[in-house]
Amino acid sequence: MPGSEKSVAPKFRRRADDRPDEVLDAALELFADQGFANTKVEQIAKRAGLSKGTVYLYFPSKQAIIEALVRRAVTPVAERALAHAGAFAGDPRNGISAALRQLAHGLADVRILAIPKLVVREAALVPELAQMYRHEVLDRVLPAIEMLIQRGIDAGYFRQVDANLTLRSLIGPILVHLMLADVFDISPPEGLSFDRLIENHLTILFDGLSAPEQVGAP
Amino acid sequence: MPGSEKSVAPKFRRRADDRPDEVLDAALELFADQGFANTKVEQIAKRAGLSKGTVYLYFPSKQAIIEALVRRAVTPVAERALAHAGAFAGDPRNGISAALRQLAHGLADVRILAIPKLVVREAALVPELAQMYRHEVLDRVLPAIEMLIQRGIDAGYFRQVDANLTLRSLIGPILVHLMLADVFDISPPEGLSFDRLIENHLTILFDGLSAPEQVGAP
DNA sequence: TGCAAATAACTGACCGGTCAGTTATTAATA
DNA sequence: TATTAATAACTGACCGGTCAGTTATTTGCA
Repeated sequence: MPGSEKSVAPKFRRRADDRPDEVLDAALELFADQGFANTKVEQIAKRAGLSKGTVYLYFPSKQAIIEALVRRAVTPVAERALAHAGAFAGDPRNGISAALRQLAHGLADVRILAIPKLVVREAALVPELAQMYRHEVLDRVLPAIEMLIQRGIDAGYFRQVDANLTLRSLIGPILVHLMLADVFDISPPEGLSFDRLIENHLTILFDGLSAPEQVGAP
Repeated sequence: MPGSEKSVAPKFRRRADDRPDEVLDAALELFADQGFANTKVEQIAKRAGLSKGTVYLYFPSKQAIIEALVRRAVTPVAERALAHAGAFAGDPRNGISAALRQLAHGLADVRILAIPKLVVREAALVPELAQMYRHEVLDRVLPAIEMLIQRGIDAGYFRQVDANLTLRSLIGPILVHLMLADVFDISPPEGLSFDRLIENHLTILFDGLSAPEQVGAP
């Protein structure tokens, strides 16, 4: 019989400091697979175990929810990424490999990937999202990687390429890999493995696609 | 005085075989910068010089518009792309370079780029879009490029890489380049030039990032 | 301790605006 | 005049946001 135990489920959870987070968690899942416009506030409320009105106790508007969502996810990213990037001395290939692997590893986590996906999808409608993501994530992470490349060039490890453009050659494949799989359901025959992608990519990146001199080219 | 000329602007344009196309043109522009959900049918109508009701003479629903839109844009792509890709014999580097340049050139055109952007944004909501785009474009273009790579490997021009994964290394940078510029307004200091990106990328792709043996590495 | 009074957390019915889709009517053409 | 193209007015569902009221929890006081 339900209710026969004592203190089964507290109806109210007082001093709800963590209510906002619960709302954001619920909203993230819904936004992620329905988009912002198609998610009703009442859905968010229900999934968070609340009523619609209560949501408005914590957030002034629906848009405020998505903004808070991104802000929460995005702020801690910066520190972590930067800390790692700076740590590598010597051959910058190691640093770049590590950075790439870490990036791929992070984005393999659905909960993390959901945020940039959301930002990209809703950027045109809510420019604040793109701005925030750029400021908090991209403007910190990208220059860090670019500096790694530049350092490699200056130290004579790399050829004289444009570091900023090379950055794109570096991270691009991860993006396509994700987009093909996620949006179009296209994976490599052997399955979607980031590790294999990264290793293959690093091979090409550092040593090129062309065969070493001896083999077969005329 | 407006209206003083004779037959200035015909109020009605009868027997409009090209009306559907005009509606699609209008819808594309609006969808592209407001998204599907935020575009009202009446906006589309107004931009096409029509009234809302007339739109429903040609399309049964709003969703039918976006589907027709993508279908129209997507169908002719296949032939063109395939024709070019098959044409290259000899060193497959030429074929790949050409394919990449052509791809980049095409996507530099805003009218063309608008379609995949739209598809990606609305894919979750209207899976038919993603399906159609995949079937008509990706499933034809990607294998063609992959075959180019595989041919290069078999003929001994390229090292023994995974062609399917390498495909991603190949086209990835174009995607990031576009996304950074378009969504986040991040361009290289010297300006968004696809040509420079492609040349830089091809350098790395074929010959690698690492410096040739002599220069500086210990 | 027991018992109000006070307040914090929460609810759900409701309002107003919006918008996809429909229909009654008018204009053009043959 | 008959037919078709086009319109403008209309409808009804839907949804973000509000608010008067309810329920749980805490506080003050005896």
